[in-house]
Amino acid sequence: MNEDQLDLVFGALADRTRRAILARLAETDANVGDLTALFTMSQPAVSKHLKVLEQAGLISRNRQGTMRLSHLQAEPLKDATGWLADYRTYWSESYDRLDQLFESLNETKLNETSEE
Amino acid sequence: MNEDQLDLVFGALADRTRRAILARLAETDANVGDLTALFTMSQPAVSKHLKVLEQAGLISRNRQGTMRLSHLQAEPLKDATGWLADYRTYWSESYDRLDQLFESLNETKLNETSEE
DNA sequence: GGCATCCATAACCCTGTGGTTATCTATAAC
DNA sequence: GTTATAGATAACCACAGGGTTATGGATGCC
Repeated sequence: MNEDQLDLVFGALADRTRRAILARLAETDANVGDLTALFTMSQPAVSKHLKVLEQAGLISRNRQGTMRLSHLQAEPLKDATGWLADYRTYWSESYDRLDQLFESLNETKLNETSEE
Repeated sequence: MNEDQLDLVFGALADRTRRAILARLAETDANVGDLTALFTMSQPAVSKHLKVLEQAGLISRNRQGTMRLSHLQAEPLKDATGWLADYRTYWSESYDRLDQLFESLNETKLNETSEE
């Protein structure tokens, strides 16, 4: 992942509305009306956020009749995590066990995947 | 970590100059002059970036004589990683082995820590 | 075709951001 | 106290970002 992509992804994540949209799309795909109903802002505002997310590669969109469904594309989040993980050795100052976070993450993941 | 903090941290990371500053500080602490020398921009511009990083909790600063040393504070990166990790199940579409990334990360980490 | 619905786009406003130059403050050295 | 150096602050500029309202375009239905 290059610097331009990191700019776009971190920039997209730097807004709580867009993070909330991603959280919603983690449940199911949604159209613009669904997403607008989650917030107190106008539909064009939500459309703008969706454009930012799309340009960051965090969602894809396809027409479904008169609607456009947004679908979560989480791969850039993986890449961003990879970038952040380069600094994990510097978290160590406050952790005896560096693996603590990743271990707990993997445990949670196993639980989740076993539900699928 | 609350939404305000995530705004600040992801916002701070959304600029390649600031990411480069963090990468530099991962090596050693540095003063403003050191950091300014890395870029083609002016010293006040770098000072602004440092203020953004400081407000995000990503660096701390303390006087050392006439200089002010910046020091990497990586804990917010850990929290941001934790947030991103909530989406790791959605990376699975393109990976047979979900653990792949985290395993490779942990292996690298072990190598690094063994060098300390 | 005509109409309704879903959404995008345009135009605008205000504020924030990333940069500049100029200047001020703080510390150290003499 | 004077001077030099490190860095912060102020004032400014251009433009991006997040919001609005108004309007236009695409699709489905009658």
